[in-house]
Amino acid sequence: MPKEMTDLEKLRHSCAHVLAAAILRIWPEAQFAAGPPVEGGFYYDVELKHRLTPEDFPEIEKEMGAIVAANQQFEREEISRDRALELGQSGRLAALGARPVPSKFKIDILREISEGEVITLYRNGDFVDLCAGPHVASTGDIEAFKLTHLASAFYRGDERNPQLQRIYGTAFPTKQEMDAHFAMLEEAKKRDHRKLGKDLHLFHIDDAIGQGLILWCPAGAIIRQELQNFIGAELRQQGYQQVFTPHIAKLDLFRTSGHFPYYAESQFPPLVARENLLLLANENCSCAELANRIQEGEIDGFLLKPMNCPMHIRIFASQPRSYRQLPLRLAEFGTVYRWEQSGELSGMTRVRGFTQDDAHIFCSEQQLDEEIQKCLTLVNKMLMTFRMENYRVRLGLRDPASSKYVGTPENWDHAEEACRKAIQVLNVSYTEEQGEAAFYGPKIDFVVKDVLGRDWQLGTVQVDFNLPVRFGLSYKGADGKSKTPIMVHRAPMGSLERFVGLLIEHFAGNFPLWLAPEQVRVLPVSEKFAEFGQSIVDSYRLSGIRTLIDLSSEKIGAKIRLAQLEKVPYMLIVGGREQASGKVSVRSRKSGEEGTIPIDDFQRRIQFEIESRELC
RNA sequence: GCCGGCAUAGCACAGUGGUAGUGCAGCUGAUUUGUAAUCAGCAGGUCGUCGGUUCGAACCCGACUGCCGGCUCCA
Repeated sequence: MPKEMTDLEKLRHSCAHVLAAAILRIWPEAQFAAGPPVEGGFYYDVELKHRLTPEDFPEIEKEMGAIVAANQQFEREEISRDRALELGQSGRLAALGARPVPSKFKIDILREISEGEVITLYRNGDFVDLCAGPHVASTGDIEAFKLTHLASAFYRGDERNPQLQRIYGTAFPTKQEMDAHFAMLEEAKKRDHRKLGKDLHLFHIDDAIGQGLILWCPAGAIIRQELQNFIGAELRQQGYQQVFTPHIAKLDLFRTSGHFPYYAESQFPPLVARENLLLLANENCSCAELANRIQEGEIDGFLLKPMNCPMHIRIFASQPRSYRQLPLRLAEFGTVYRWEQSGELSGMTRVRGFTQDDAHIFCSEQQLDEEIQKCLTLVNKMLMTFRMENYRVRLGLRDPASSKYVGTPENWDHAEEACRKAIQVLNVSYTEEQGEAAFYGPKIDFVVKDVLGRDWQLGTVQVDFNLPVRFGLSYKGADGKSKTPIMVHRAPMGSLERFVGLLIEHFAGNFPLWLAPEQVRVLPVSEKFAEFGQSIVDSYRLSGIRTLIDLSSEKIGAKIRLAQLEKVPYMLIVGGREQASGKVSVRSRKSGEEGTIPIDDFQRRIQFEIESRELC
């Protein structure tokens, strides 16, 4: 179906055709699948015996350059389905001419085009492709292009299908724009949280610990602690109650919740008691048999928790509940463990153990709308505090075709409607996406982009009519009857690991004062003023300002440079003049020299800046 | 998990078959400094791991581990 394309997308999509034509000049047997524009460029999926490597790029680019130089017109032609099929059979689609082997992927794509839709070919030079278009007028319009990287992709994104080679490239109307694009990418790489996390010693991932398991170094731990304090204070104001729960629980708990049966493969393997293992070993029980017996519940064990909700549910169930106690809001920075596929792990943004700023709200049906609303407002406020404005809101609905969900269709309808209503009240634009729900209910996700343009889900609010039923939760209503509560699962930041990862990139490591691991560094111009400098450090530390002093024998310029590179928000230069006047010479990370200020005045100023969580 | 690439000192990198190098960081000494790099010296590596080819391997081959880019997945 012809979609609306921007001019840039048209250009890039056209460049994908040029790429395909160039590849065919070198490898005429190449079979092409799809070649769309994407954010930042385009790709084309190709099946080819030759294993492409970046070393092939210059040769391919040379052919592409020849096609661009030839200034071939893009010609559109409407054809019948039969005619298209005929061309496909003779290998003529996505090809420079007839070939002995049919254009199999193109024929398959042709089958997917519904009756009544117009089928079009696009032709440039000898190259003919089945394509909805649109395209630029001619190949000569592509002034600047470059192949960027290789990847692999399953045909139609299904791992049962053949794996194709995906060649990525980009194109621009002018060379200058392309240069700017690559310069921007270089800048983005400098903000990458994996690089900054290492440079600034925020976190560490250690082979001896395990993939996807984060060690928070002291500097990173400060940032995390400040975030927890921030969220914690908000929650106290809003009537949440703090709880703590263990990292593991009996398998049966997660059988009841549905986590273990439905998502066994995305959890760390269960822990089985030693005596049970010995018993089974004596029976010569195979691993497969063991797994089976665990699955069937014949052997009990423990599971690292993949979610906190069952724990909070058991706290709810630990005493008789009355409607007077609702809404009951239980909050915890709860650490959960999930067995993510190794190829998916990435820095702090995709990990196997992470801590959610989690809470579960147990409420009545009448309270539901308001509770969702409050959660959304909280997420919103949190994002605004960091001025993370570049987010989108996604309403994740169930996929009617899938069986991975628990609960009745009526409950699902009810929950989905409640979410939709709440977002509409919030008055933000959102998209509804089928198949994005949690297994127990629909969710409203706040999705932000990282520096490289990849989407990450942060905050989430989820409505759940199902787990309370599975756990048989109840409370006594005002009418004396027993009722089932509704649950709201919510995490404004999502996971602290992912959130901090994105925060590092958002601020490029230049954290606002309240988050900065080191807030102030005192730089004596010589060791004669070490004692004076230390007295400032002592005084600032007493008021909780994170302050260090640089007592190295470097010259002041070198000390400044180091502090600047370490992204310390404020440098206080002290020498004879300051000592005599009881002042400090302030230099800020952001704007350089700020002049001299009495020691106590500056202290008050930064205390205010910290308390108000001012952004830099 | 799948496809491809990569792996040399804490970090950034050089080293295409003949006993491993540069810069920064580190340590020691000298210097005591006024707003983004003071000088000198020292130390630091089983070249990711294991196996193979070779008289000889950082370098060639294989397996494994980890990382990077994608794909699939993401309760």
